Amino acid sequence: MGRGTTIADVAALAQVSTATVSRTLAAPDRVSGPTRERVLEAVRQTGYTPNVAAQSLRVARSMMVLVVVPHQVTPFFSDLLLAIDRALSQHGYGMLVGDLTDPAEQEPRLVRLAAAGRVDGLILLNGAILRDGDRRIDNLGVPIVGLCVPAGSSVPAVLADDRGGGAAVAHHFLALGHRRFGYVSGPRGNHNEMQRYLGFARALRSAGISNNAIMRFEGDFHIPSGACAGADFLKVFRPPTAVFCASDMMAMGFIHSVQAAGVSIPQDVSVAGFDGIEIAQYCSPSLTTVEQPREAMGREAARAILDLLEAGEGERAKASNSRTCLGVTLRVGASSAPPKTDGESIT
Amino acid sequence: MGRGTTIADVAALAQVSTATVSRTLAAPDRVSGPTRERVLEAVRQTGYTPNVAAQSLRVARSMMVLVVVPHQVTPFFSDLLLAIDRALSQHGYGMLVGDLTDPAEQEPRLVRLAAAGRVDGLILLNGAILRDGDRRIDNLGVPIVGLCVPAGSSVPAVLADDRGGGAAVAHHFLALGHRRFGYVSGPRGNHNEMQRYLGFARALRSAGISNNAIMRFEGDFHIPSGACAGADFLKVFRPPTAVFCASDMMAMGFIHSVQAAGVSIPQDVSVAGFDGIEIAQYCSPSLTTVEQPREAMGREAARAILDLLEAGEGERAKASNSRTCLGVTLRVGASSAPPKTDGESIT
DNA sequence: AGGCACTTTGTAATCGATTACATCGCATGG
DNA sequence: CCATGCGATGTAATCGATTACAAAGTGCCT
Repeated sequence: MGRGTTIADVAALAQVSTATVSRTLAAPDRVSGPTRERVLEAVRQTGYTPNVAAQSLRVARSMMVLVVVPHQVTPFFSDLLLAIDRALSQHGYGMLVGDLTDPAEQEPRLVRLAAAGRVDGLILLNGAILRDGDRRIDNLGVPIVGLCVPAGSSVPAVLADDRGGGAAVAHHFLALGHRRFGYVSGPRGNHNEMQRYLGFARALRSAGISNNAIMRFEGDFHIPSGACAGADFLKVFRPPTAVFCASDMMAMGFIHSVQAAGVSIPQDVSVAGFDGIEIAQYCSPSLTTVEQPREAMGREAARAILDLLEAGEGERAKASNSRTCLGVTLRVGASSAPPKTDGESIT
Repeated sequence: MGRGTTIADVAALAQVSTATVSRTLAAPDRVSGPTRERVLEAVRQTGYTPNVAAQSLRVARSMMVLVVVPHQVTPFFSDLLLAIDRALSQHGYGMLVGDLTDPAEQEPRLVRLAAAGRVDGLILLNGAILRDGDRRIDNLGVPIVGLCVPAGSSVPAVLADDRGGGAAVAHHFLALGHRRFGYVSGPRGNHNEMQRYLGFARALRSAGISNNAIMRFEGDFHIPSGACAGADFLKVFRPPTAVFCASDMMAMGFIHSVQAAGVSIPQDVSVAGFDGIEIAQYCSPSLTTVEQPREAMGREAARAILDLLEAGEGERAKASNSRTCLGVTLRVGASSAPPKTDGESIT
């Protein structure tokens, strides 16, 4: 039972029409007290659950949101996903997760999902898709919200205060007495990484440190790239005493590879990351990092897409350029400390 | 366009009936060549995509699989999820992800999803749900596959060779010369953790080491519990020289907390984990661990559920007790080494 | 030439809900 | 006492596809 019982079964049992059953469930105050009781009792007895396909077909809504994730899902993203799922499910929506990174797959799948009416809205955790296919996605006809991706022409976004986080790291390093800095970047063109760098670099400049002096290492947010950056770091002559990595994962990779070469953290180099994933607290040494409010970010993104879904077409336009920016917090760990002596380099 | 065009539009454009359009798409060889061309051209021009809700309603299939994940998603699980998604989407199925750990939410949501015909099948990554609600879930009427979850009465399962992995760790430790062992457990009653322990303990017994001598620390697979185990470890008088943690996350927590107390890994203690998550390679020291074939496991679970879905009711019963067991590989890192001297304890 | 089998296409019922519109009864006011 | 209006309920159209069945066309065999 449960599966297979239709609204007609309930109607028969309660001796009313299907219309009344439907109304009882959708707008209980539009049916009289006694009838309502009878119907609800019948629902209970049969274990009736409305068939979603039929509902969707009729009202042209799938009660489903697609979350597009990057190919590689870091702990940071899984936290976001869980938060989104919780928020969506509270409002009766389901979360469909898709890795649409493969460009060849991208469009067909998006179309199959969105155009086929399988999802009512999109949450993008993946800027790459927007950049490349902005207009295609926009024309899909379903509302979109970017989470951690910049608002495109018409895509509302939920962002963390990347710039502020970068600045916080800079101030922390400066307060410790550092004067020579390194930066391990995110993937080229990534919005978050640029903002983090910007915040970091500006704060340093305000303190009289030329941005040209910031030694840059290329990364892509993932661990191996952090390790590569570490390897590069080992090769430079007068290395920085403090390195800001644009993600925790890279910071971990970086630390791992320089430690393997005998460099000690934070005595020889201070390192800071970005994200605040749980695991970063448990590295050795525990990571100084900027914590992004992942739960709140997920919740906000869900709220944003739900607002768009509930809103009529008219109001939708108005909301489209909104940006929600959430604050971040510097969490000082054991990976940062004052520089050893005045600027004596390791190697 | 795309959204909003129905099969009737296509039919009109191609000057055929809707039946022919449907057939062209579902069984191209059942329509003549010229007609097929006309229809396909019309499909292309209109950008038609079949409405999934209508399809589902008619054929009583949602082309959607629900994956039930634990409340806390570790990197190990995200890897599985991505693998499952890839495999499912290749067959036109979508993946719905749900954290159904909250027992109060569990049943209502499961019913809303499964009984409402929103999903055709379940993949469980979460044994807790089975244990507690075995019969309820079974009665939902949708096929279920356990991944990393023991086959219940009638649930086919895909498992990794936990026992073999445990044994591999034991042999590795023994080969290094260790004689005093510790074990950091998973959550009470967890199937994987028991198997891992069993493999570990049996292999040690074969080598003449009493299982009573294995010092046990309680954990729950997650990082903080590993750190607690580490704290407990520090308190014991003659501590083990080699510790097997039932998950990589716990191993990281363990290492972190003993290192903080000045214990060095692997000089003072060797540590091994289980899972083979990427990040474990980048700890300091890199973790010796048992790698589970996550991609293959996800793929197999997807295959299993798809088989069940394609199979008629009749064949379904036959397949129901199947277990697929995938091999694991020991990956030796820098966290294990021969014991310092013969059994001199630290502290 | 007529009948049979087969291929190709169309007609219309169907899935299970929602909802506009119709209907009925009853109370209220003129 | 009848008209009016409102609340409660029922009737039936509708969403967009699939598919059983019917019909029409073609070729082949006797």
